[in-house]
Amino acid sequence: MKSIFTIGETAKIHHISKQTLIFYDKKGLLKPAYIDEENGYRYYSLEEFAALDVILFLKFLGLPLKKINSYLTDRSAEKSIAVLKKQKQIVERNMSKLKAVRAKINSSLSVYEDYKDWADKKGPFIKKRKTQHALWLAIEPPYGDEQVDLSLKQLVLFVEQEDYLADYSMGSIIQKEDFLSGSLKYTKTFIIINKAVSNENYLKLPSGTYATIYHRGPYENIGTSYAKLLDFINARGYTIDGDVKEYLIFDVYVVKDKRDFVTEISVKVQ
Amino acid sequence: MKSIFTIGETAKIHHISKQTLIFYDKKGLLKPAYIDEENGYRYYSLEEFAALDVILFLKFLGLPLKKINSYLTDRSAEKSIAVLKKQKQIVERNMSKLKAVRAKINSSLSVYEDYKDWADKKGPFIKKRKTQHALWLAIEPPYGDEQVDLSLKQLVLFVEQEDYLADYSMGSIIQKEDFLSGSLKYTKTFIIINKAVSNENYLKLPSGTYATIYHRGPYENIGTSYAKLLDFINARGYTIDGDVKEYLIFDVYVVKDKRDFVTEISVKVQ
DNA sequence: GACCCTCCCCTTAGGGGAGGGTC
DNA sequence: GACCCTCCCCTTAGGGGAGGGTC
Repeated sequence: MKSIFTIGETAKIHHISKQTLIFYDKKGLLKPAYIDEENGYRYYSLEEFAALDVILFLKFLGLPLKKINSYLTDRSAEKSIAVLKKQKQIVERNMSKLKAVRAKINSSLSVYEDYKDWADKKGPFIKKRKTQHALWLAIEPPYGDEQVDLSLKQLVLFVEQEDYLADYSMGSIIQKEDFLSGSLKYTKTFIIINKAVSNENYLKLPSGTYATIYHRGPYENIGTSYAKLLDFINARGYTIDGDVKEYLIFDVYVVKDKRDFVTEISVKVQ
Repeated sequence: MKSIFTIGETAKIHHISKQTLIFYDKKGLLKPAYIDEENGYRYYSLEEFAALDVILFLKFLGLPLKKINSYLTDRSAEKSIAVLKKQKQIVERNMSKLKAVRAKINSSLSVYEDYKDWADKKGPFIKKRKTQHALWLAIEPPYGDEQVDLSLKQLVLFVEQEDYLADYSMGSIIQKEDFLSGSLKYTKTFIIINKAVSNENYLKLPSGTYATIYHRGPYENIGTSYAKLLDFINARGYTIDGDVKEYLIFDVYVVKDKRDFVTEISVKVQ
């Protein structure tokens, strides 16, 4: 290894591009050891290599170039420690954010994976459910789509604010009596949250056996799936234990074509 | 909650700025439900809220707007799952990078913290050291600063390439005989690495008792610190066990003024 | 032939106004 | 008075050339 290097050599050794070095030169972050006055060629020596090491290390830590520059021009042991400690905090914060992102991805994926396990079921079937926590909101008459959307939006806003959003699992509720009488009256919406909370709108979805059907296609036809589910429950001699929940699995968030919508209808039975 | 919203209301509800909504409008990412033809005012409805939720969720996952746009215009269950899985990978990769950054920050900080514990020591003292792993490189005559810098640079490049850089702890070595005769001949450089490796230049720094002195100030005067260390060893009747290592604690990377340099000189004794 | 130079335009995701009209 | 509009300029850290000279 010699002790004077062209811009190309310097770039290669440090695994950066020539443009980067030109850019650092312009910004005053790293000037070459000397510039050939004839042709403007930049030449670097070991002294610049040391500075470049510092720059690349701090860049690796996530420091913006301006801060690197101010550190370089006025560095001290105290500053160095301060920079490291501050970047450590930033790293920790980014780590927590990434963990939250990962958690959301995983819970969204698990909703889809769960659906896949049952995707071949054309008709109603029995499904075991674990306990889930939810918040509910009453729907105003006339209990139409507009009202359902509005209250779902309010639920999402509320749980995002309170930071206990689980996985964007949500849906609407038809009361047992309405279900039995064949009426599709949505009186409540709900959203799954990640823990039990002390809120008057808290709703515990108990573990147990659920009669379930996946409705595939537009909402307009959902009545037929409700009818099939009721027939299934009656034929098997089950007793209904609670209101009927309708979960959005593949909704407007996920698929574009209404024919690809998937809605899960589920009610606890004994 | 009503069902038609101005840009300001929409922004507030979703914790974003008005500019962001104007920007999304321009980019075709999210058009308002309608625009007042008279004055150009933008109005949003629940449908746009749903789309905005998707946008903000995907943005939270780290997706660039272009990909969000292409997802929105052509979404499906498969695409949704594919996006989630891909973002999961990216998240995992970012997590590992952050872990590496954190590890480097911590080991750099620990070097400084360790120095702080002994910073009040003006003269030589005894220090216990744990086992450390290093790579060494021979220095060519005339064993000057230039040669030392060159070989340190080569060590850094090599260990960065092999990805077993520990904490940028490095320095140079004076052989026992030269130390005893008062000669400051640096025949090797070394760099601490994070594990033992099978390389002919691997050097194990054994745990044990080390006679140590911190030299503060420019390198030019380092001879006096070596002399003090030798006097200390002789006065206490220790036997020297191995070569002398000189560690850069606060060097040109950390402090600007040569008078603030700190170098640790350490040799194993019995 | 490989290397270096100086322009110059382009990218992401908006932020911050100025200047003027509107609920 | 608070809100909305359309420009228009600015930011980070370079990437990708074009056009021309150099080791």
